[in-house]
Amino acid sequence: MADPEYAAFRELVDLSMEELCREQFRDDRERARIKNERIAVRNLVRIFNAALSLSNRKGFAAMSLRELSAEAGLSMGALYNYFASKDQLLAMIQRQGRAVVTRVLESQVEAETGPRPRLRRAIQAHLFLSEALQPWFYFAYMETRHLGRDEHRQAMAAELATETLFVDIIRQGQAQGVFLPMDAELLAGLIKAMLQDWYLKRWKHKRRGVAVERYAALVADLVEARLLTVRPG
Amino acid sequence: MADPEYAAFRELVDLSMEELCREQFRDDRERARIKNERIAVRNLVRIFNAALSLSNRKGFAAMSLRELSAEAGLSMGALYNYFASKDQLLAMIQRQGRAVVTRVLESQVEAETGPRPRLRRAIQAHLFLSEALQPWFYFAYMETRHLGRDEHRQAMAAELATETLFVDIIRQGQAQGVFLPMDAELLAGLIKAMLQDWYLKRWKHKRRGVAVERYAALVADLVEARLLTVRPG
DNA sequence: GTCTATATCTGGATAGAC
DNA sequence: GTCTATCCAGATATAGAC
Repeated sequence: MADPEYAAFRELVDLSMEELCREQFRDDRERARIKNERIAVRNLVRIFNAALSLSNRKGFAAMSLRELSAEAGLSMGALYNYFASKDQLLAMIQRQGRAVVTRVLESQVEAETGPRPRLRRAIQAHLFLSEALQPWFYFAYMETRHLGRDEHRQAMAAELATETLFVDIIRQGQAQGVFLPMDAELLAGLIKAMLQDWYLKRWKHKRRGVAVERYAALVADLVEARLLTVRPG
Repeated sequence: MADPEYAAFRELVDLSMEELCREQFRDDRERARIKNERIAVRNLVRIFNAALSLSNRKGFAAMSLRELSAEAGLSMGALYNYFASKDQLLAMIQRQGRAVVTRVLESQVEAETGPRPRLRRAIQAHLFLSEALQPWFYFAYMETRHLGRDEHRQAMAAELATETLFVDIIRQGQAQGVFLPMDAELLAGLIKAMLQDWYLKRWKHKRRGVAVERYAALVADLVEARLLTVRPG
């Protein structure tokens, strides 16, 4: 369990879009205009999937609600039972994904104790998660700037929270004398950048035939080389 | 000259938008509807700057040509003397920037010989360049997917070309026994990811008060730790 | 070279039948 | 709950005066 494969991870946490949409439905059941959960969830799944697919091809702004209605298999009128405006749809998707990501990441890190396994686990969990929810991660990254002021703030806060997770692990390791001293905040930033590249530049990694497990090991090794300065071999 | 400051670099290569626009004008002087260079360049500068500024706030798709005309200080009609369609404007900006970036990067790397200084110089040059042309780099990254098929191909090719620059340096160092063996392509990819973060997540670095020189040193140190496994201090 | 005015279309959003 | 039909604001692009 110290180094779970991606397949195992994917079963561990239920990451289906359906689960994500069911949460969305339950979160504001009162305000929702559709009362039947089965129907509401089924349609939310269609809408979210269609929105992610179209947006990731052409951008959220360029996606028309007519296209969305066609891809989701619902009429324009029906769509508006699930969100009040295009902007609200954007915010809904962002918020719901963030909740899932935060929850899973934190639980994964807690599963380890020592600084070294914790760091590796955090890196791996982030990559596995972004692999399982790739369309959402890409969407969240590219469309953050189109959020309203408040939602935008929350997105930045979430990004910083993720980094803090890494910062804490690094500082813990430094306090214990396991890791060498260096600016933990900056290193965490670099780690985040490498993790983001995994879902932002998918075509490149696919083209090179790099699997997610290998990428995880690569990043972890690079970071450990700096923090431990082990000699290879 | 081994480790030039950003200020020096900025003087070294002329990176003004004006220079970039003058090239644009000369490149298709025949087809251009405006014949007077002074006027054409002045207006191209206004248009490009306005387009970058607006696009980077709200996205190219969400930027209307009315806004562009207001920000650039030209009427809608006048705009269409400088490009044939909104899509073409997008392609123009992308292409012109790419040309400048490629040229500068390659000349910078050639200025050094040994693998270690070369690697450091390449990292630094990329960061300095993206600092000097920050709006363009951000724009190029975020809007690549909105390009037509051919232009999109060229953008990906340019990205790979930049990485090849790093790959070659790493392989050179490995061949000389200066760098430890490892997959050069993958490491180059990680380097690129860290370099991109500099202009993609500007708010974060600003907030932390990290200057470009410091960031360059940080990335270079991390990479060297892996390739050299030097002991600090 | 630049402007104003306008043709033409497509977008988000809603009303009301079923 | 879902659909069709429609409103109208705002988009790109162009024509023609100056």
